[in-house]
Amino acid sequence: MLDCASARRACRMCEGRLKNCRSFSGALSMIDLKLVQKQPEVLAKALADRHSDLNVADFQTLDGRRRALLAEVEALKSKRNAASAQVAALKREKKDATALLAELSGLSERIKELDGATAQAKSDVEAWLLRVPNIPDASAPVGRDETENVEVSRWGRPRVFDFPIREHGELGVSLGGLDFERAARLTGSRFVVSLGWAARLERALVNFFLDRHTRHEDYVEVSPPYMVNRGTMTGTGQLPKFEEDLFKLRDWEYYLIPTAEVPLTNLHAGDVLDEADLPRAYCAATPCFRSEAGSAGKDTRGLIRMHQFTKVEMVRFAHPDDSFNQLELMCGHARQLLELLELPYRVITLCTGDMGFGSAKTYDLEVWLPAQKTYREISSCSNCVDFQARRADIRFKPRGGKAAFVHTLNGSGLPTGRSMAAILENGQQKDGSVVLPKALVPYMDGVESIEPR
RNA sequence: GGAGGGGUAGCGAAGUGGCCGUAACGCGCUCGACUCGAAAUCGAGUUAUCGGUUAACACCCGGUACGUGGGUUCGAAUCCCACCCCCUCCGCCA
Repeated sequence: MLDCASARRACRMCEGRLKNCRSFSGALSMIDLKLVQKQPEVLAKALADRHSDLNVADFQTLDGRRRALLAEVEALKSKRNAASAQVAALKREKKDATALLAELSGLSERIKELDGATAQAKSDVEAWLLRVPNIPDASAPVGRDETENVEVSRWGRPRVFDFPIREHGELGVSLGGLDFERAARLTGSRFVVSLGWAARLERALVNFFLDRHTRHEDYVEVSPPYMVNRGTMTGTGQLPKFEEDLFKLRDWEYYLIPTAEVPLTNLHAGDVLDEADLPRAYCAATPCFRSEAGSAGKDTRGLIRMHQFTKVEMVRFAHPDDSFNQLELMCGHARQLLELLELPYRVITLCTGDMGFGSAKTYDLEVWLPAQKTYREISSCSNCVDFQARRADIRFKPRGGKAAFVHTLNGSGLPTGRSMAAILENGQQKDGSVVLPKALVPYMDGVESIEPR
């Protein structure tokens, strides 16, 4: 079912270098090179809107140098090719070619030098381009940070409690399901051990989410590798810029996935899909590993910010003309899960300053956490348009037309930890028990509530 | 870990130093013929990318690409070295 271009796939395995085989063959495919060259103001605006510190003038310097070197070396190569053809002609006619050969003697050496300089110049341009974030879609609100995100809608009404409410971590511990202390002993901070009902609830959530995606929607369930190579991480945009956010194996160029988006989107790296195959949808439940560099002191209690958590992820490959429809569709899939779990939430559109690196437009779903008296992110649904498709070389071929980049989308649907947090806090009762959402009861062998010990 | 085979256009596949990369041949796709229409058949066409040029991803000129990197050579898909991936067999471990 997943027919892949093995040749291109193999190329991507030459890890660890920006100068990989695709770039060496001439393709500079991150942000659209032509766009940057011909409409630098578009990129400049995008960078400004994102508050990026990259400067388009730096690109122009690097690219100018690359082009100048290229022109020089190509002229020499042209000369060499013409002369070589003459040599061939002379030899065929059994004539003497030594004079010509002598003339060419130094040429290849000079070309080799220039080739080296050109390759360096190209990889400089590439390194710059690889750090350029995606250009926000026009419908993404311009803004500085999370305070300028735009609320789209709300669903459900936060419950009014007539007793002192507890936060989910404390509830989970006191009900005997969560053990942060043992996890800290086993590993360290930002890990948790789930026991009994909590472990069961996590499995129930995974199964419930996957069942919805595969039985009611069009997602194909996948069980991907949890560690991937450098090329794969680069394809979805985690590398080269966000290395510090990732866990990396010590003796291998392998990284633990921070989200199943990485293996799922790269499932089609190097492929040319049939236009009729679009849209294509995959989902997977995987652990996600994040170093949470730079978030010291944030969300130190509870399940909100872990080094390891389980998440069901949705990924869609879409036709460029259809991708924003697909974003609405996929976002709807995530919303429906929250509605079935009877959890109040709101939808916000992220502003340009708060969007992820690869996204052109992102909706966040924020679930109501009564103990924090606030909405907290539980799902993020993004349309990356052709950004990842360029980096990972994922194309489709229209009937009779030229291959073009697909659009990729990804969305959480949903993480188990934050879901459990919301279920515990929203479902808590005065007697210390927690009433589970009806939709989960069949997945919990009929258990309707978690009772205090 | 050992031995062998393989990686060439959207797919399959031929091609062992220049006349073979707009890459034989087949499939697919596009257009046309035939047909009331379709199938079948027949005919024609169909690589990507970079630079220059340009209003232009139109033409034209040039460069590059046969898994990746390097070497030999005036010239490499072809010869040499290293590495990656796939397949088969053996060993080892489940």
